[in-house]
This record gives sequence, C-alpha cells and structure tokens, in this order.
Amino acid sequence: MSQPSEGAPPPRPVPRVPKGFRDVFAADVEARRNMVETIRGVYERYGFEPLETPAVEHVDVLGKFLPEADRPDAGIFAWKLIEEGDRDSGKNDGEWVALRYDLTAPLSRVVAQYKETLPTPFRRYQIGPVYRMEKPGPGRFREFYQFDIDTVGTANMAADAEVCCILADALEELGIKRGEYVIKVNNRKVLEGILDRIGLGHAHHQEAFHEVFRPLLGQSKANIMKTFRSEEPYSGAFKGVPTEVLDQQAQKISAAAWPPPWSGEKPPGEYVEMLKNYYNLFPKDQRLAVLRAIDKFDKSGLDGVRGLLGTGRLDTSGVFNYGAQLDPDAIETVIGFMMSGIADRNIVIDHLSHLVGDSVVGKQGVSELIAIHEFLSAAGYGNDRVQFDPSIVRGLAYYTGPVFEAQLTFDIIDEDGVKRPFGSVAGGGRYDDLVKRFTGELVPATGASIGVDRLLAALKVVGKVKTEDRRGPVVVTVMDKPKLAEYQQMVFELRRAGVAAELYLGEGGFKQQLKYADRRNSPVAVIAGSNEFEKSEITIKNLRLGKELAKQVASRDEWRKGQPAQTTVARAALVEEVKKILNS
RNA sequence: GCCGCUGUAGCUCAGUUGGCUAGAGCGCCUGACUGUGGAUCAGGAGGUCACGGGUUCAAAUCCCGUCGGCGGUACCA
Repeated sequence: MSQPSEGAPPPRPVPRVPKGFRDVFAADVEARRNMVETIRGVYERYGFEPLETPAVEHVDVLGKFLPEADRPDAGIFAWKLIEEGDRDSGKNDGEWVALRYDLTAPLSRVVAQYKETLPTPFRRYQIGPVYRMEKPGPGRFREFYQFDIDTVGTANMAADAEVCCILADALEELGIKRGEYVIKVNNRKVLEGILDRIGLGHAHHQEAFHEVFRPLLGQSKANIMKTFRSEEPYSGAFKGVPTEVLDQQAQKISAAAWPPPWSGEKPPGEYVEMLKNYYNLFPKDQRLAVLRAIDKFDKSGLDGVRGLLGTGRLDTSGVFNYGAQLDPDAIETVIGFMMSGIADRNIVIDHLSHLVGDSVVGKQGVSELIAIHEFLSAAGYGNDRVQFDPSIVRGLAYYTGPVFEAQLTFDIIDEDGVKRPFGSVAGGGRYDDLVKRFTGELVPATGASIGVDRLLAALKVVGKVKTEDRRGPVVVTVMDKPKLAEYQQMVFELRRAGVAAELYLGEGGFKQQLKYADRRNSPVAVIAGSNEFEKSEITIKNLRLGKELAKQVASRDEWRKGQPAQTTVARAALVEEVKKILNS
C-alpha cells in the first residue's frame, strides 16, 4: 500500500478477508445447518445435552503456557486483554487470552469449574468455530467448525464404545451407506506396552540439543560450524543427520547467534524465535516421535515410517526430519504392531495380546479393547462398522486410552488426478488427565470431534448435499410504482400462507426484475400491470418451467410470444395458483 | 518454519528475441425487444500489467527486493 502523501485523502481499504478465513454464502450455510441438525438429532438420542462456551479463553486454561518471551507461542490467536483504564494507569497489565483451538480444553475447564453442580458423568455436545493460526492448506482454514461429543466422569469402556456407535449412526443418518465408512479403534496403552517392551527412554534428545546449543551462543561462525561437524562430544545428538543439513543449520544458527543478543545489534525476540525453530528439528520425546511416525503411515508409507522411527528421513522437498532414533529391532517391533491388521476384532485382540507380552499397561490396553468389543457386539455393531486398527494412533499427546477415527472409504480424485480414499472426518479418544490440570483429581473422559467442514465436503462428493437447488422466494414484480401498496398486499398474502415471498425492492426496470428473480432462483414471479389491474387479474410466471422450456426454444419470437410458462388468473386466486406451482 | 512455482480486467488466461494506444473468452451494463429470465446480434464500461527499486533510447517482458497466491513439507493442542 502506498504511503499517504501530504494532504492526500486516506487510502481506501481493500475489501479482503484475512488469510485462512472465508465467507460462506447461503447455499453452504444451509447445507451445513442441515447436516448439523441431523447430527444433533443423533447426539440427543444418545442422551447428550448441549453446551456453549466462549470463543475466548485464558491461555493457561487452554493449555498453552506462555514462554518467557513477551508473546505467546505460535499456533494460536492470542493477545493480552487489558481494560481501558488499566492501560493508562499501568496498575494492571492484563491477562493473556486466546481464541479456542478446540472444544475439549474448554470442556475440561467447565467440568473443573462447575463439578459440584454438574451431573456426573457429564454428557454434552457442542458445536462451534475453533481457531488455529497454522498455515492454511486445501480444505484447511484458520477458522473452522467442530462438532464434539464427550462423556466426562466415567472410566467405563461402554462410554468409549458408545462414541463409536454415535459416529456410525451419525454418518449413516447423513446418507453415508454402511461400507462407505468405517470407525477405526486403537488403544494408546497397547502402544505404550510395546514401547515399554523395547525399552524406550524419554526425552533425552531435547537435552542433548540444549547441550549442543547453549555453548554456541555468541560464538563465532567458524566455531559453530566446527562444533556441528566435530566428532566429539556432540556427534551423538546429531547421529544420522546428513552433513550438508548440519552445515545448513550451522550457517543459520551462526547468523542468529552472532552477534550475541545482549550486544543490542540483534533484537532478542528474533533470536528466541530462531532458537525455537531449531528445537523443532528434534523430538522432544521419543514416544511422541514414535506416535507421529506411525501417524504418517498413510502419507509416507511403510518406508517413510521406518525412516522416521530410525535416524530420520529426507523428504521429497529436501527437508530432513529427525527420527525417533530407535534401533532396527525396535523399529520392526513397532512396525509389527502397526501392521497387525484390521481383520476381525477377535483376531486383532489375539495378535495384540501376544505382542504386548507381560507389559502391565499393554495388557490393560488389550483388556480395554476386549471390553469395547463386547459392548459393540452386544449393541450389534460388527466389523463392518467398527474395526480395530493398530495403525491408528492420532497425533495428540493427551490421549490416554482408546482412540477413534471415522474414515470414509470411498475414493475421490484429488487435484493430481489420483484416486484415494476420502479419509478421516472425525476423531477422538479417551483423555483421562485433562481435568486433572485444574483440580488435581483424576476425571476420566472420552469423546470425539467431527470435522464439520470436511464432512460437509464429503457429503458433497457423495451427492448428499444439493447446493445448486437452493430455492429463492416468490418475487412480486413492480410494474406500476403508484400501486406499490397493492403489490405489498400480494406479498403479505403469500407470506401469511407460509410462502416465502418478497416485493422487488430494487430500482431496475421490468426486465431487470425478472433477471433478479432468475438469479435468486425464484420458482415463481408474480406480474401485474395495467392489463391485469383493469380486470382484477394477475399473471403468474413459472420461472423453473420457463427455464426448462427455454432450452428447447431457438427463435426469439417463439420465446417471447409463446410464454407457456405463465398464466393469468383472477387476483383472488393468487395464493392458490402460486402454491399449485410450488407443489408441482 | 523450510523448499519450489506463481502474480496481466470481476473470473480463466494470451501477450513472440524487450518495441506502436496491453488483448481474448466468460461475466457485467446498454440497446435491438415501447410488459418478460434464456439464445442471438450490436455497442459499452472495466487494467498503476501486485508493489518498490534497477538495467535500457524503450520494460507486462530482463535483474534485485518486498508483499500476496498456489503446491509440497514440517507443526497440528
């Protein structure tokens, strides 16, 4: 934007929407509303009650803790809330708040806050927009809708099984046929058991990185380069990272680390940002790294997962991803777990109980799966609807037990012309520790979240959403301005009869009025000029029929003179005639 | 964050090795049609060629930078 020069008028705002946000027009709004209503019906049938919470929460409530720096972590929309008076007086420098990034964290807050009066277990559903400041991609926005259902306050596996049933019911009610979707279930505890067996330690890489990094602060570029390449004592922390990648990193770190932040030549904020980026190169927790590696299975394939479980993997765009650093035996154990199949639930259970061996958590995980299996079978939900699949882990760290994912199995053609299954439209799991943050007491909880926009996209693919057919109102055209009151009367007659109708309120001539009605996709236009008024008649034009007929008519005379799609009737028959057309 | 591609009318895009007043299709507006959506025909409006600098007699075109868009990848509570 150009700088306003002396005396020039202020620059005009450019109409636009912030990146990652969008406008939603009538057809999509209605499609979403219809879908949500259907799902809501299912949720209520299962006995859940609605809840609404604010879009803004305190940052610590959401689980994001502020770093030392004077701004919150990236990824969320956060700001400091300062009351007007306090800003000037400086008495109170405000509190960090943020837009919610999911509906689960606010729920755990509500439970902790009102636990004395809330029924236990607390069963609620909630829909609303959530906000994430990530890079938007195809079909991914910074503001999007989630539709959650959760049961808080019971460890009973029946609650988990029920979540699977709800998701299945909801999808079917929306018109997705049995076989076009599958609810997949796994259990984090089983994976924990496997990781125990291979003796996986916890976050040591983060510390190793710390050790490498700290002495480098403020050192010369040459020194930094040397350290990154040296055999001792740091090579262990960077095992498996290609030399050229390390060189590249060293270049950037030296640029950031020199001159040192306290010299005043480099803004400290930028320096901190740089540091954070390099943290991200390394797994903070090996277990988490394993989870993410497995989670990448559908994207990276088996070899990709192997790489990510091991030293790391250089992806197609030339970025090196640091791996979980497992040794080959451990890798194969994890892969074995992941690939233990999606056959009959009984078979998967057998397989898994064998894999976890003596691990206590592992066995517990398997018995939870058995419990879920029994509940599902009793309720009549077989393998055609709910499967056990150990490759489903979900990236979230907070899940503690069963995890779920609703997948659509039909193929879509993506932008590259490649056929692939539509994929996940909902996910969830058990999170027994979330309320503990507030109260210190264990409050077991389980639930799922439907990605509303994604599911809506899926419904469009299978043709369950008719966005094109949105019907506009009956438009009463205005031919004689002085007779406005009489036109108005027609409009209200129609409205009183329950017919959506409006008076043409624009400035346009008659031709434009019909064009307007056409654009609104109006089924009917009501026409009355002096001819009609003289005889107490009105002309009713069937716009939809007319549109159809126009396809066959070539000559203009035919089109204009014929007018088979309109009839002139007595004024008193207005409502009756309009309704006749609407119902046809 | 990182890597690559890209930016010309409301939309989709042409624009030769730098060279006249920057074009097309669609859409929009007006008229043919004095009371009729569509089709047809005729006419019209609409552009700081993303922005800023540089090279040149001359830049939409070449170079540098900034910003935006797209794709991949990472992160994803």
